[in-house]
Amino acid sequence: MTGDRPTGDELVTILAALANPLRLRIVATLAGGRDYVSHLAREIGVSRPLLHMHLQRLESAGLVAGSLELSDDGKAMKYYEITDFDLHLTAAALAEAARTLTAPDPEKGPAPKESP
Amino acid sequence: MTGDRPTGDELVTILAALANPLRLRIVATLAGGRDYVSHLAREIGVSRPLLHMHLQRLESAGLVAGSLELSDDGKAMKYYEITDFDLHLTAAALAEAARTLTAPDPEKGPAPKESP
DNA sequence: TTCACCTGTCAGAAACTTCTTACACATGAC
DNA sequence: GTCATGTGTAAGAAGTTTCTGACAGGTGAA
Repeated sequence: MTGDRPTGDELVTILAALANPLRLRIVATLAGGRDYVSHLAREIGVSRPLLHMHLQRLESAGLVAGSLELSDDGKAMKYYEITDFDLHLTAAALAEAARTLTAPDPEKGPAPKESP
Repeated sequence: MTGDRPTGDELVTILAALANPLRLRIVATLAGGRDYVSHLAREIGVSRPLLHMHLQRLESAGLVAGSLELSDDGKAMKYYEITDFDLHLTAAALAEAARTLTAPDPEKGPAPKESP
């Protein structure tokens, strides 16, 4: 996990997921231990639907993982915890990742130069 | 540069700057050597005003640096190059950065401001 | 039943990002 | 002068992100 690099597209998704103050705080809070949605929402001071949205974004980037569990008194609780990611960002690493980007232009390939 | 960590707010700016396929390609291209705006625009296949906007975003995040120079034939050329950044993203590092986020909530929390 | 918890989703407003097109200016060469 | 090169900026459309408020369901306990 710690060693394999994401593709360019995955990297963009990951960086976009982290590029938000609230999501950074969610990650920071979960770094202190797993928690369930409603409690986490109170902890951070955010509405539950909003937190739900942000957790989805973090989860689809692979930065947190959720699991639905039953508490002792029978309630369904969705616990989230961080996955142990480890990204190293340097110009060289980004250049490497950029080579696997899909979506530069409609048509990519062997440099179609201008032909008027 | 390589050793000092950005504040939470700076980190968000940096991550947001990198969380875009086109900007990732700009960084990747500049990693191969410095270049001036018009040439870089042709290289990547993007309009110059668009590239200008993205370069501003990268520059204000501190990821690239631009300098206006005079070419041999007297034209003003704006050259951009990569600053050698080195970011290490782990849950612990993000938690650390999140402590210096300004803008936790509208109501609570002292928002330390920068000097004007 | 009613209450206090938990889960999820949807619609719409507001704000931001991205991109194009058009304009402004400069220089040197023809 | 005109042309080709370079610079920068501004207006507006189109799309995405962020957030609130309201809705749906579930459980166990009083």
